[in-house]
Amino acid sequence: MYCDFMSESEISHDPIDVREALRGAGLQVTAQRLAVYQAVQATPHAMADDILQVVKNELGVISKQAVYDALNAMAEHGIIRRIQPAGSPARYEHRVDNHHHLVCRQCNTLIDIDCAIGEAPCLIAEHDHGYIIDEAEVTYWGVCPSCQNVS
Amino acid sequence: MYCDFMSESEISHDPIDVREALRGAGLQVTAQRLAVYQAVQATPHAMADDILQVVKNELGVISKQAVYDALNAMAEHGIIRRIQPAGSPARYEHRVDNHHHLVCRQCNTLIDIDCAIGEAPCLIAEHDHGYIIDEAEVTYWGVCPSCQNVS
DNA sequence: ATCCAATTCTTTACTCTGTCAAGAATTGGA
DNA sequence: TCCAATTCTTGACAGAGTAAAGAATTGGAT
Repeated sequence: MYCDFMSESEISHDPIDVREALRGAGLQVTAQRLAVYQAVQATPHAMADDILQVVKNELGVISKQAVYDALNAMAEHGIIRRIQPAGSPARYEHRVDNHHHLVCRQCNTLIDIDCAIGEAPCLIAEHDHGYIIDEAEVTYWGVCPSCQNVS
Repeated sequence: MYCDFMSESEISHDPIDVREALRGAGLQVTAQRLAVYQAVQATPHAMADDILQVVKNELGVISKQAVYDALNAMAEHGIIRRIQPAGSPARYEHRVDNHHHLVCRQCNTLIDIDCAIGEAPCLIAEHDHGYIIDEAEVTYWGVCPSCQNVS
């Protein structure tokens, strides 16, 4: 989905070696984490509960807490990315390059928008107020094609 | 839609006539709503529960639901604005012009960042994928001065 | 190959935001 | 002044996520 495994420009969202990434982050490699990662990869922008269901199908059993732990640990170490548009529970994605999101105000559908700049932060604030800014998160809000037809 | 009744030179955070704004939106003017608006104005980026406390001090009693109703109604009609940075409950602000936010990853402090463009959407996505985009929400993430000293 | 400490997973209970629903009270136009 | 529509109060509830403690697993050291 989203042609993530096709290397059009070879820059970013190719599948990564999760085991290696986990070890590199000082995290243990467990069946649960691998399954959670695969679920995130296979289900773009899924939320924790979706992941839980997918992984249950895969592993048979896994606890809610294990899913949250895995998601949090991997997100914290940049192996996956957590996004959370206003009004939505947290969603997860395996693309960790700097890109943005476009959300439909009506049906909440969310799609990726590539970033023209690429590297974070891709925008510079006029006045940083002394903050050390490392990311400019951009969320575009609008109405998706199918919701335009409905209304 | 955003502050259309204000002249160019005062496109900003001057106090507005809430009664008038409420009536203009077809909403009734009630003591609860006025108090909620004043609390939002007096407590920048406060969350619903903070507002509840502030208004309780003001009015003596008000229900949680009345606060939520007032916040939602006013946000829906552009009298106040709801923001919700990832990981935080909803916050409210009386500035309804197009501006952005800078959040400290450590202490979650949130400050306003003026938008150089001013009018929404201030950024254009390269590919709109058929969406009708009306807003580009920008959230800068970083570390605030005092957290820089602590670490 | 075995062992052990550290990490991770399971289970259960719980917190925190926010919503739902029904009846009482208020608002504002006729 | 009166009345219908809107809004507020009260209390129960739902969803997302966290806390804590003990069991199981991982992976490096022997």
